[in-house]
Order: sequence, then structure tokens, then C-alpha cells
Amino acid sequence: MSAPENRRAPAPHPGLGFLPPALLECAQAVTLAAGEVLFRAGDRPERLYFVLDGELILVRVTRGGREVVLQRARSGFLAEASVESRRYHCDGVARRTSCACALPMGAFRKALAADAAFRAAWQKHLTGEIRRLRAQSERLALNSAAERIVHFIESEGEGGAIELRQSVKSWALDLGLTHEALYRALARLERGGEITRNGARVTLASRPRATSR
Amino acid sequence: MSAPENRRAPAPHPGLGFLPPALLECAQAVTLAAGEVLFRAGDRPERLYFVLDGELILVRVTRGGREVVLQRARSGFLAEASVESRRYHCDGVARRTSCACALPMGAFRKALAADAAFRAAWQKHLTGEIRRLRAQSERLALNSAAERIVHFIESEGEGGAIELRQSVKSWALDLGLTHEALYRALARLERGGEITRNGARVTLASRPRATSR
DNA sequence: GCAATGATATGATCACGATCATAGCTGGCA
DNA sequence: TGCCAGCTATGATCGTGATCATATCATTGC
Repeated sequence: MSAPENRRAPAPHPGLGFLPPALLECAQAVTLAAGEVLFRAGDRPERLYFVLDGELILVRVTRGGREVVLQRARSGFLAEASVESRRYHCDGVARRTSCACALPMGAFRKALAADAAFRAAWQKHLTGEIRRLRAQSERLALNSAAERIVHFIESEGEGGAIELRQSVKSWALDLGLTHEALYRALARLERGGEITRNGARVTLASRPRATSR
Repeated sequence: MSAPENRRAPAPHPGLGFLPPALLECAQAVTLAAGEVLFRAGDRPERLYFVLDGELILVRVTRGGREVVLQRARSGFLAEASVESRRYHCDGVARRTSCACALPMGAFRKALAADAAFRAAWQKHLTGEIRRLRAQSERLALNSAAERIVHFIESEGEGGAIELRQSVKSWALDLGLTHEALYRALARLERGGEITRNGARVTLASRPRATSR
């Protein structure tokens, strides 16, 4: 486990806006080297991690030596469930050089117990995550690149259009596609007039043609 | 919207065990015909649905006339997020003849506000769902049937084995595969000695061979 | 200015899941 | 007893995403 770099003012992040000031006060910014282990299965959760940059994963190594990834966090909280449980059930590892905000678990739980507004905000965060994840699961169950793109724009965007906040390459990861497949599918959809692209903005045509895959 | 069939004692379900008795008291068992609409986008959430049997979906129909499914609930709550929001953002539809337990939203919110134990249990349910959904998303991002099977057993099972509570066919839906692909992959894994099947119990071999896909 | 790096593409090939078809088996029911 | 519906299972074919390769462009650093 790496030593915390600084004791105050971790990089502010919109996803952390709902934390009470007292809790942000004791947040620590940590930088992790690629491959660094944050915790092991069986450990008692001592911090709740919020990924600012890089990639932290929740992984279980089976007796057979297989690796099963339970979560890849590229932005957002690593393991919300650790707030509720006394022990981790899997390992936390930095897959690349990463930067995270670590919230002491004791303080987090205390704030949750004492602060009704924070509790409500946390509950809202949790239900929002569920909604997002459900949509993502439905999306990943679609088996053509074009359908996933349309589903993404419709469920994550606003009024049939979306402003991409990431590279096409990392969008491909979210869609469960290789970047090549995504580039090709985008080009095909654009040629077919089903979407239009304008920089980072992708807009769905309101009158779809016969879906030419 | 169909009229509630009976005013008390909806079929008890383990997934509802954490509800306070007072709330269960006002639960209504409802049966829905295939295609029946529970609510429309823009409606004010009046009930929280828990699917007992059948399939309820959360769906958004785009201006272009496409259907985007945000959630398919075949067991469990339909739209937890409706507890937090004043309006639905998509439609709720029964995809087949279904049976659900409807909890009046007002009573649910009141119970959440008044009952700290229930609040804690609800929070625990929410974080558990997040954990499950994150694992499912990772699983669906794997692109071979064999990998998804192994991931499922490892993440949903107990000690490298799982007792299937459903038919292989509906398991295939959970894995984002056709049932044919799942039957074949299971047969291949079994032939290769990577899993053993014993009725509804599927066990992972502890020493995996070179994954012969 | 130039090398190095990473994102943006696109081409060719191949593996594997989807699809359609077929068949055995089972349980429920009249 | 016979029929039907649904699950289990496997075969053949096809489409498409993965993979490997290559090229261009933009950005960063020296």
C-alpha cells in the first residue's frame, strides 16, 4: 500500500460533490503504481476509493489460477459495497498508474450515520449507479456494434445526441468492442445516414433507415 | 393499468424479506397481461414493482421509433430509481404474462424516512445490486462463451461451483448468449475437463487446462 | 525541427456466436 | 394411452467482431 501523498484537497471532482465538507476534509489523494495492490480479499475495508485517473480493478483469483474481474473503475467509486461489509471478497489492484481519492471508511460510515442529507445523497448515488449499470448490461447483451452505439446514445445522451467526454478508443471499452470495430461501425452508420458526427458530438438521425447493420 | 387482484399477502419472496411488516401489509399482488403498460415516461411513480414471475421491462421509444430496453426484470425490483425521482423517464411494460408485487410509493418512502433499520437494509440491497451488476457487465464484456461461463460460476457461485436455480435456457439469457451457444460451450468445457456437471450443479475444475475455448 | 507517442482510421483474414433446422426427452394433462 | 409444449442437445451455414497490419494525423518533449 502506498503512502498517502498529501493530506488535504484531493483533486476536486464533480462525482464527489455530494460528500459533506467534514468528510472531504479527511480525504487523501493517493497515486498508485501499475500493479500495486490496494487490498486483498479478507482484509478489513479501511478506505473507500474514488478513481480520478487511471484504472483500478476488483479482481478475484480462483483456485485454478484464473483471474475474474468483478469491476473495472476508470472513474468513480471502486467498491461501494465495501461500505456495507466487514471484509473484502476480492482484491483491489491498480491496473495502470492511477490517481485516486481515498476516504477513510470509519469517517465515511460515521458521516452516513450522522448526516441525513448525506445519507439521502448516497442513496441517490447508489440508485443512479444501478440505473446506469442496468442500461449498460442491456447494451452489452446486444450483439451488433451498431445497436450498442444507438443504445448508448439513447440511454446516456440527451435527446438523441451525446457529447463524448472521452476518446473513441475508450468509448469502445465501455461498449465492449474493440476500437477497430467501433470506428468501422461509426463510419458505416454515418455513411448510411443513421448518425451524424460533429467533433465529439454524435447525433442520432430521427428517421432511421432500414437498419443496415 | 390493471386493477389489483388482492389486497393482502402477495406471494412471499426471499427478495422481499427485508421489507418492514407495515409495508408488506399494503403490498398488492398484480398480474399483468403480455404487452400491458404499467406506466409511461412522464408519469409520477405510484408503485414500486417487484417481479415475482414473468418479465417486466423498462423501455424508451426514441423519436425515430427505435426501442431501447433499459432493464429487463425477470425477478427483483423493476426500477429502484423511481423511489428517488418524481417522474419516470421511460415506460414500464410487461413483456409476457407476469406476476408482480406492487408497493405503494408513498408508503415505501414514508417507511424509508421513518424506519432506520429498513433504510439500512435498503442501502444494503442497493449496494448488493451494484456489485452484482458490475460483475455482470464485466462478464458480458468477455467475448467467448466459455469465459462467461467461468466468470459466472466464479462470481455468482460459491467456491467454484454453482447450483443453477433456472433452466439452461434462461441462464443463456443472463449470459447474453443464445441457448444453443451455451449448450455447446458447456459440452465443450465438460469434454475438456474444465467443468463437471451434476444435475443443476456445475463445478469448476480447480486445475484448468489450456483454455480450449 | 524532429522523434516519439497515442488516437484515428481502414484493410485482410479468421474464429466463433447467431441463426435455422432437426430430434430426443420430459412432464403435464385429457 | 396419446398428445402437446418446452427444455435439452447437436448439425450446417453465415455474418460479424476480433485480431493483426499498416498508414495518417495531432500532440508533446527535447
